[in-house]
Amino acid sequence: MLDERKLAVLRAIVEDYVSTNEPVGSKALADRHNLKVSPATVRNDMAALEEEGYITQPHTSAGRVPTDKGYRLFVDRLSQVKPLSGAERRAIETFLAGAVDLDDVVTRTVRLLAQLTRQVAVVQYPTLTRSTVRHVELVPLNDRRVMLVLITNTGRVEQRVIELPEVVEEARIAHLRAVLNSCLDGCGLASVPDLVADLPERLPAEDRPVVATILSVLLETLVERHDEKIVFAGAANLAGAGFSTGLRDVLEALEEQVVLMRLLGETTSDTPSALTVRIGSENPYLRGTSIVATGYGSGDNQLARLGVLGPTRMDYPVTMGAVRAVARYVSQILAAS
Amino acid sequence: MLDERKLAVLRAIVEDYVSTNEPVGSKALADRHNLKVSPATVRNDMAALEEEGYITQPHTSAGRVPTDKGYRLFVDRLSQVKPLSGAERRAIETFLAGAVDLDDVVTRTVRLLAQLTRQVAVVQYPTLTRSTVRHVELVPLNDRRVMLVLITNTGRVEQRVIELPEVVEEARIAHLRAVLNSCLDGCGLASVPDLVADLPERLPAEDRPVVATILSVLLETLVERHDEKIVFAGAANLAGAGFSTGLRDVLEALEEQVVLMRLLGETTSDTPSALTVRIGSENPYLRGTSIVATGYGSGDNQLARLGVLGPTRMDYPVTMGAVRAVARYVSQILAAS
DNA sequence: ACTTGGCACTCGGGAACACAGAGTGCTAGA
DNA sequence: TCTAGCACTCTGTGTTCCCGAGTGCCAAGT
Repeated sequence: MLDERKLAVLRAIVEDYVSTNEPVGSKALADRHNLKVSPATVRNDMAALEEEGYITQPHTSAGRVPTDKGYRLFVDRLSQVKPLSGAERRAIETFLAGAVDLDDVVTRTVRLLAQLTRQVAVVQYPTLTRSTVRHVELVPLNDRRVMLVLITNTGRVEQRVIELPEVVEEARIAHLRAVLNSCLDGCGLASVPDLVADLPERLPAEDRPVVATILSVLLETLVERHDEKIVFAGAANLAGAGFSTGLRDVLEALEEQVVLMRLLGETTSDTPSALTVRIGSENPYLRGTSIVATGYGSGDNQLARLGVLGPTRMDYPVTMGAVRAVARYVSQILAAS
Repeated sequence: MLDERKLAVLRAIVEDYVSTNEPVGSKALADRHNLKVSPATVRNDMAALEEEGYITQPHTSAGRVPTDKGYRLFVDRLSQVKPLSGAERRAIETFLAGAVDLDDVVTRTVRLLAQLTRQVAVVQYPTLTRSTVRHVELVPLNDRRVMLVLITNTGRVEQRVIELPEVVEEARIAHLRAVLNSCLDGCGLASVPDLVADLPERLPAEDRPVVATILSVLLETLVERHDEKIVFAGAANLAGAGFSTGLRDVLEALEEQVVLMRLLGETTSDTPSALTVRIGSENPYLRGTSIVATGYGSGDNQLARLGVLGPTRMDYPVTMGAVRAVARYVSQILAAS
């Protein structure tokens, strides 16, 4: 059914269409790529490919355009990820190495990826779930308020202002801080709720209301930030690349954390570090949009996901190469810090 | 020169054009607004207004469209800020009141403003310059690294990981923290460099390399974050509202902190809390774009600026009302916390 | 059994054209 | 100073026409 040559034709169609943005006809195909056959033969193959649903024609008597199914086959079997050039790799490395903190790493990563792929880049902040507590800090602001600062081993810092139910002098705060730290230091965030469950009971009765308040805020912080922030960059690239219709939808999705999360997420969870490519209608919510994403994080400790979003008609090999490379470098940077 | 009625005509032109997005002709004008004169008279006035450069016609024999100068006159003399409805005010209040920390306040503010105005909202993070140090924290991560956390009275938290030049045990860190705090607590950020200038000399010689490292990072943090982060929301609104050309430029500007800063900033510094309206070509970098901005912050302690960006053809009274209202509420929230 | 050349057919898109309608400027009269 | 009327000038739209790219199919060739 799917001849070797038919596959070659499909590949050629995808490549040509991606680079020219115009439906590609049999003649141009036979010319440009040196398939050593005549246009008529190509036409026959195209008819077969269309029959199978891999390509389609916008209107009778125009060239062919790949369908989502066609792109899928192309990505799965007809292309291979294109590695970056040495210069690009060095540029990535030095650019990411300059980051001063986690925020900076994420910001630089997303911009880098946007620039590299000339598409919209999306990066999810490292999730807290697998992090561990490195330090808990209680900073007295005045006698009724303290600031809770939670520092994790991934360099993430969460802070919250807490209104206390009663006046508490600094010494008690300091004591509570020591208790909390001895209790939580080095523990996984997931285990925090269990660890602090019986804490009030182990303290003098007069401390309990204060501790309860603090703990409730602490737990709240953990849950609320559970599904993490996502940032994007390169929205300007949407304007250029053939997105005229539906641009509004895409922009809306980008600003809607929840939607973005679903687009990026839903990994085939067995191999989170593999490249995920979601093409056109395979995506929830957004049509005409493809997403190339992957997990990042050190080794088997996957922290979060990053990727790019662009028109279905994108250069998959290059995009996949860029996403994979950036994910590797940022994983490396994070592992080192 | 500028008759009372001519001004009324200009006002009517602006209002009609804003609401219909079509060049407005003499007949429609005389009909819709009850200027009690004939179209012919209106035409004469229009000719005069065009002569003065307040309006222009896209091509011969089309209606008139306000020029930047026309909008300027409209904003300065012909319109008054339209206050929000009670329902809107209540919605703002409850929405902003739900914020849990500074980040959250800023995020909510920018979204709120975008939704309210149906344009792109831009909010600058409260600047550090006028803040004071509330607390400095040094958290040992391991024996060669500490995390520096700087907490300001505006609720902002800055953190940095510091690589120490030598192994330092926790007690020394704790001591340094105490020294730093006694030195800086409550001081304005601007005065920090002076205050710590002679600190190394006042400490035992063996501490000096470590202190120097920490201080250099501290100072670096202050300068680097000096001109602050800016966030935006509502980019999707650009797609809808007549921005077809130049959309790419606008999106690029939005992602370029520096440009955005210049667009938002450059206050007539004597009255930072006043509404600033920058129309079309009055803006640097961006044509066809207007910006309505204002400072926010409690009382005379202006913290930063916020505003919206939209097509020159925008509903200035409503937009100005929304910006002013949001600035007031967010100032209030920040003052309370 | 494929491949190839030839041929008739189909459409989309651009050029040419006419036309209605909205809007203007101008002039003469109230 | 305002108003009414009139001739003029555009743009935008609808129509028609035609070119050309591209197709599908058929018959001949290998």
